[in-house]
Amino acid sequence: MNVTAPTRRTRSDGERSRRTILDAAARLATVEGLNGLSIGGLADHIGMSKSGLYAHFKSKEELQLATIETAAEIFDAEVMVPAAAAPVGRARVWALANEFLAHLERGVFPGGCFIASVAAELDTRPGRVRDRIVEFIGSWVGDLREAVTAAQAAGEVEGDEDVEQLTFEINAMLMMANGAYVMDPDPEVLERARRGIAKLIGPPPAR
Amino acid sequence: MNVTAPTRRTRSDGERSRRTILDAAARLATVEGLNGLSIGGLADHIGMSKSGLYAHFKSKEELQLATIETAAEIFDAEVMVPAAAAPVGRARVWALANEFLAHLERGVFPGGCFIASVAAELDTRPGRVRDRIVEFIGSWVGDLREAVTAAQAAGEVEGDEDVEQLTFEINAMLMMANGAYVMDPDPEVLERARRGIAKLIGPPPAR
DNA sequence: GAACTATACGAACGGTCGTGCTATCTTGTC
DNA sequence: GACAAGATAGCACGACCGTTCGTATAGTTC
Repeated sequence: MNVTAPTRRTRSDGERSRRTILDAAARLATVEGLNGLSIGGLADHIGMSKSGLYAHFKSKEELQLATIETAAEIFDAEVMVPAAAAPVGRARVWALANEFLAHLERGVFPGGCFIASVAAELDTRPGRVRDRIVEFIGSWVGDLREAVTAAQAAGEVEGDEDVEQLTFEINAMLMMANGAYVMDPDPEVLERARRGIAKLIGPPPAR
Repeated sequence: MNVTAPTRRTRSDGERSRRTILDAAARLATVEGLNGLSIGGLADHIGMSKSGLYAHFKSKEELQLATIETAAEIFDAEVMVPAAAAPVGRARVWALANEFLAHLERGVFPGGCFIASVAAELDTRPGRVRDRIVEFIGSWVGDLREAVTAAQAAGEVEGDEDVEQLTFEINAMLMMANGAYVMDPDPEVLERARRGIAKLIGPPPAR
């Protein structure tokens, strides 16, 4: 018996459609929310039939989970990858903060930070979607904390300050900037966040 | 012509129902969101018929606006009024922060801070509802800024620090605490916010 | 008690939601 | 070029949405 039938799993156009769908979904979700995002509305938005779109997913929950995954990839490419170019230490922490603020200003997601938009909506509804979001947030905070720890170990940040506390405070500045910037897209609030972070870990290293 | 006709405007039981509806709506909205909150669901929740409930409002938008108004009253009674008991100065700033954190811990709204819950959802959809929310936020930030200004004028807070910046940072701590506490109701995050604020304006005055 | 009216209800409306089923078109493999 | 399978569209479904309507109940004023 042949163990693996020479099955053709996907077709290139299907893969392309799936990407188009999820790319739009990730961006739309920051405006409509993950629940508010409707299959029909999303289909209209990308010029596709509702059933044709739906055929790519087993259920709406699957679509939501896939959307989160896509948003995570976008966030990774737009924020984490560029920030990884900075040398470990205080520069890396600043790179994370600045890349985050820059992706807000660039309007990568029309409703601001994807995590923040979706977290506020799902924080109280248990389920797989919420679990994935919590994990996503944990990963972001974890990366930020790791950068802070390294900066402290390198002696570039006050050594007696609790890392967890410092991470909390830096993240607070970034999240506050996100909320305020979505409400009123004034670059001044991004600058406020930078000033706040400078008070916490010192000014960004000159490059 | 008689200027004021002796019209009977409302009945006491109607007013009571309206209050019951809006009280439940304000609390439910922090979980379901203002859009996610459905007339039928709200009616079920308080054991009333959908049409009976709806008769109190001209449209869903009216219900949403009235809900915001009620939430503002609750917030005022639970946070602003108690905080107003503290003497003007740094003590007042700390009272605002602590009363805010305490109302989170008390679970006044099941989904955390009403402003934060609803703002994240409506920040991108223009309309009367959004306008009212923005106004609500402005009022909160204004009160906080006023308290900071007074504290600075009294010489109880560093005088060379920009008030707007300081308000931004304090508010960031409180909002971050809200988001984190809703995700994971661990009082530790409230303490983190307090520590963060202490770094900004100094420790709370002993009482 | 009569007249009036605020309040509440049940039923129904047009619309949209998520979700299946089925047919047609398109693509990749032989 | 045939053939199988993936991709898309059309259609229909039950449930729920906000909203309206007619009507029964009950509080207020005379």
